[in-house]
Amino acid sequence: METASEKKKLKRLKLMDAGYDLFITKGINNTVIDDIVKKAGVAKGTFYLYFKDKYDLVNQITLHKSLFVIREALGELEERRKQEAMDFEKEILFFIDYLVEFFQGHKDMLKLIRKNFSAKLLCGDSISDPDLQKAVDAFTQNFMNKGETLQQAQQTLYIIVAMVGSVCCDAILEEEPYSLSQIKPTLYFLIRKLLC
Amino acid sequence: METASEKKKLKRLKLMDAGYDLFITKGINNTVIDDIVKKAGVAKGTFYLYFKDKYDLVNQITLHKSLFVIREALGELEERRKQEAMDFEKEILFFIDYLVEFFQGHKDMLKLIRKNFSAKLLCGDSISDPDLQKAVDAFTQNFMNKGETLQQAQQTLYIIVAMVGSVCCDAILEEEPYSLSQIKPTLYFLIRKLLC
Amino acid sequence: METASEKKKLKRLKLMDAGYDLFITKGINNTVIDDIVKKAGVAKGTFYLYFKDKYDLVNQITLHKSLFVIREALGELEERRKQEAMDFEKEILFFIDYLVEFFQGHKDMLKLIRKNFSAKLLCGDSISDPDLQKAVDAFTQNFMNKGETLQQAQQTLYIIVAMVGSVCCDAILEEEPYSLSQIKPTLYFLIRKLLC
Amino acid sequence: METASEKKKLKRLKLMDAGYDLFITKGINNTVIDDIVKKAGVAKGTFYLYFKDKYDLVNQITLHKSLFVIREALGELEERRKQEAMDFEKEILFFIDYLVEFFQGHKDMLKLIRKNFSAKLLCGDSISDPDLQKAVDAFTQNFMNKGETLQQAQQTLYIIVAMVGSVCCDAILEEEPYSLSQIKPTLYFLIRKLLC
DNA sequence: CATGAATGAGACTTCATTCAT
DNA sequence: TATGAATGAAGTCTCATTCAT
Repeated sequence: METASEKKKLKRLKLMDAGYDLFITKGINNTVIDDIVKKAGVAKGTFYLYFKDKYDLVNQITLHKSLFVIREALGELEERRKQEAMDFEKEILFFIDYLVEFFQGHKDMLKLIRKNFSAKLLCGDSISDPDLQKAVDAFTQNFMNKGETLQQAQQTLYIIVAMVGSVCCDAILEEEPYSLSQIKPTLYFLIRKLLC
Repeated sequence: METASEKKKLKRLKLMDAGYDLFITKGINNTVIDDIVKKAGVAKGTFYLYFKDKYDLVNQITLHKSLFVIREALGELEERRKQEAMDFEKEILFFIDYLVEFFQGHKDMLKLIRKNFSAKLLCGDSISDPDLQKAVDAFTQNFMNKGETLQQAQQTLYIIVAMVGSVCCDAILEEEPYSLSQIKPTLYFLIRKLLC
Repeated sequence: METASEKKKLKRLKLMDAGYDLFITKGINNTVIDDIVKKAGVAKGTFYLYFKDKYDLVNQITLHKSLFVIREALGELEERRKQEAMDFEKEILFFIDYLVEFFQGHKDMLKLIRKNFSAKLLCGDSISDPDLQKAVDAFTQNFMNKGETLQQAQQTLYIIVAMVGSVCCDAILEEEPYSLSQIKPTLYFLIRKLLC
Repeated sequence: METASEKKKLKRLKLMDAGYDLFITKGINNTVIDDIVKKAGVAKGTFYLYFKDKYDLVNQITLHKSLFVIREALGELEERRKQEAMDFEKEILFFIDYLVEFFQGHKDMLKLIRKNFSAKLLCGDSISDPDLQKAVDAFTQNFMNKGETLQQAQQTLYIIVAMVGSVCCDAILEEEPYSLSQIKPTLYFLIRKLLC
């Protein structure tokens, strides 16, 4: 029957939602399984039917939320493209800036997923989401048009994303050594240099 | 004969050494205070005479080891300079490469200090070590010679270090998405671009 | 078969019994949670399922035992009333004497509950036990028959009980400044004075 | 030499003062030896040169403060006697009321010494202070004038003090079951009854 | 007498995980 | 599948007391 399967999915989601709320509110280490099942309204044992342990839940939440944000950014980029012609540099910077600004407004979320939101999401041939894959391919193609090999192109994209991620986590979460507004001009200037 | 003050310092060091060994062997979370004091050969209460808690010890170890490594790299650079003339680009790449190769050979140490070995160690005006400060000033001066302001120069240095740190942690600790040998050429190529 | 709810109550009681035995044998401060759970035959965590901490257990035991003793005294009074006619003074003194003699024979118990077995158990309008309430009301009524207001009557009863409690704790537990047999005549003489 | 002996007494006093302040501020259980020696400005080991342990200190402080308060009350009584003729009942009630009001204004002190400020201070033949002994003798004599034996007189005094102590500790420290102002009239009324 | 670093037993509590129902 | 009572190992930290200096 369909209902049973749907109920299961619902419980899974309730646990993920409860976990997400608690993790960003109290931190991962300060959240215990009891908190999660209480908030989700299920019994303690039920948790272990759906997740191996707390860190399994963390990983699944992280993956879920990361994909959500990236898809949002790509969606916005698509919208913008319809309104004005954008060259490659403009597109990359728009995409990056969208992510950066998003996390600036969602620090709690950034704190949670930073450990797992690695640039790897955008790399390799193992990207799970087709839309995402298409977007990455488009970016990569642009690098290749400049004479890079496929691998060089992929690596360049990865390095840029890693750089932005590292610098912006510092800036947003700790405002050290520079706040986001302080570092942005130099950061974007350097990205442009890399895109030449 | 040892003075009382020397004995105290010795105990401190013994605890830090014991902690370091255990942290890199078993991981921070799997190391308990009992392990540390047993290995250091002191009583449990003694630990709390010197450190607030386990994480205080972690932080002090991290700082200690980070400074040690950076000082090593600077020392090697100094040696090299005596042997051959080096321009700015060469010096920066030598310094970076020394750190990268060092951590490649000391993965456990990298795992431990990565969280705290931030690029910040090299930034700002609050650098604690005079030798380190001098070296950073020299690097910064080179960027300023290219027409950047002091702040731009400092930020550029910070961003490069952050980029290298992020990429190399992935490469060394997880070999994902690229191993160190795979990513190095592209990484160094991009650094050179940024130094132009 | 036992129901789950009955099993829970049983565990609670086992913990209270174990705690009571240990507290009167070794004292509260010298009894540790480990002792209690070991004696009760449950796991340590189980203790915290039923009680907030050691002092929560102490309080619950105290209340439980106090009510038990008072109910005993009232029961005996009831029995006695059937055998002979008793005026108010006689009843009060019988009730008091029962408690005093009981505790003389149960010094350990007195030591445990003295801190919490306050005269308050017999006062105010918040008495939890209906039988107890009825008995108190009867006593109070007698004072009111002598022309006191309700509050005066309640306060007089409270003061007598407080006086007896204080003097007898000294006498029974420390035999200082007077032993129970030494002080009793004067104490009861003074009570009679107060009842006039 | 005199100085050495005086220095010792000074240290003793500093420790007692520090202990008293901390005990009434933080409570006995929450005060550790470290707090005391730090506040007194001596080394930890020194504490054990003067006191067996924390509870030894508590007892000595309690005795010291109790005597101080009682002497104050007797002094005030003496003053009052000079101004107006007082009969026995008036004197007893004045003395009691002075103590009660004093503790009402020094709840912290009451909390500390209640456990040890027993009526015993005023009883027996072991009173250490000569002034106190004289005053107690005078009170006792009055009871004997009414036909009581020496022991009855002493016991009556003891019982009254115990009663007042018990009731007023409840009233002042917990305001339960009655506040001081609520219970005072009935309490003093009953004392007068006992003095008849 | 005075010091204070060192001791280490032991206290309390937490919480991931299991398993009988 | 779902439950939640029970588990008990593991963990951190405290603090009275000692003793070499």
